[in-house]
Amino acid sequence: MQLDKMVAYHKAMGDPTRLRMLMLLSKQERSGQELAELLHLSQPTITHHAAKLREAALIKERREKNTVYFSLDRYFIENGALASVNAILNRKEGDPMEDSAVLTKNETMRKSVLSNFFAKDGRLKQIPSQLKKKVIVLEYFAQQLEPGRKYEEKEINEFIKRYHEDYATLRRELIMHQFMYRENGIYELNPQTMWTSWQNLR
Amino acid sequence: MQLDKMVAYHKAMGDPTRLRMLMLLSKQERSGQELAELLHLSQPTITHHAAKLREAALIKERREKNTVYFSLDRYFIENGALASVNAILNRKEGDPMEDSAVLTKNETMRKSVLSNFFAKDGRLKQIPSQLKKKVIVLEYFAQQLEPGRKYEEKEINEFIKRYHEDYATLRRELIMHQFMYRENGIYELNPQTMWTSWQNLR
DNA sequence: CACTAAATTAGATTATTATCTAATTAGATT
DNA sequence: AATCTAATTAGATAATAATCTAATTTAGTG
Repeated sequence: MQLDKMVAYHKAMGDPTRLRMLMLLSKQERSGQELAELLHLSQPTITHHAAKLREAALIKERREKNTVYFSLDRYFIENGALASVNAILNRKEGDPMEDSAVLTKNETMRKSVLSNFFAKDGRLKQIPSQLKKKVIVLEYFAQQLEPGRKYEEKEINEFIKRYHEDYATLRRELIMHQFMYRENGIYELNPQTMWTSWQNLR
Repeated sequence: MQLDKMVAYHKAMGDPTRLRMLMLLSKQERSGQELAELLHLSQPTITHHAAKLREAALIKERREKNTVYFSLDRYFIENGALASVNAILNRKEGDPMEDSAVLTKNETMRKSVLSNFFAKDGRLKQIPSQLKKKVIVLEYFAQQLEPGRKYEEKEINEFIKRYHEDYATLRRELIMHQFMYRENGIYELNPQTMWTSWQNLR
């Protein structure tokens, strides 16, 4: 990671208001107004901080009518921290997937699948055909999504396209393996099954 | 971790000069003058930045004659990042040892030993008697020390006392298991054997 | 098209901070 | 005591950045 990216990451996090915003967003997505209210600040101030957080890629935004909803980009929050620590302690900078695994359950399998199927730039090289491996990849996607949030089909497609062009297949697989469920066009994470389906395969 | 500690941590890291200082220190300890020279800055500026880094506990200092040598506090650098990420993503804040394991080799054994033998406050509850476990603990200590740096016996004692009162035993064990070597009163990490001795026990 | 609700942009103010030079202190050595 | 070296403190300056109010823009709805 380059120095200025690291600086931007830590500057973004080095402010109490922005940290509070991130903590609020970790529970659920929020509109600008809600944040202003909860933090006792004006809307322009929220816009200001949101811009900093966006520059450091720590949040994502979606617009619904004229309301903008903010949510965390969990991957970049986690990865920024790890990449910085690695850069400073000059450890070998593993591929992104490898680094992102601050997972408490430490599955060799999981790590090797992720680092084999994802490229350095973070994209999925191919969809694994072996069931066990495919589920690991699907679970990885599910982890990037926000529990409790409702997604439009279009949003899901765009999310998946960040990783792989065949969004239709992957979207269907997410449903089939019960990482998500769909109700008249609206998608939502299925929190319970997220872990269990994977556990059963071990 | 409290909010203001998190802010201090990220503010300390959110400056290019300070990041450069940390990166320099990761290779070896440095005096204030050396840092000023290497970074093309005045000595007072270094003092200023050192103060910020010290407040966030990211560096340690030792005085020799009238020269002050700075070095990294690797533990707090790593732990600050992880504790912040955990606080934001509101994961369970595991005990410090558990958190500090951004290890690439993912040994269930290792993690469970560390989290069983270290208390929440980071201190060693007791010295494991079983060889395999003892070596894991010793390796953990060795990782906190700086490769290439020469330590006085007094310094080693003080370092160990942060974790456990019986510094004499632990210091002897570090030598016996070849994590460190001693040459007329001066202690130094033994970089080669650090990993290998542990590998052999698996 | 007029109106509304939310967000953003502009501009001003105030507080923080990075950096320097000059003065002082700390810790030896002669 | 006088001197030397490294570090710190004091004080000044210039750049950043947090926050506000007022004006503008965006995306609707009646």
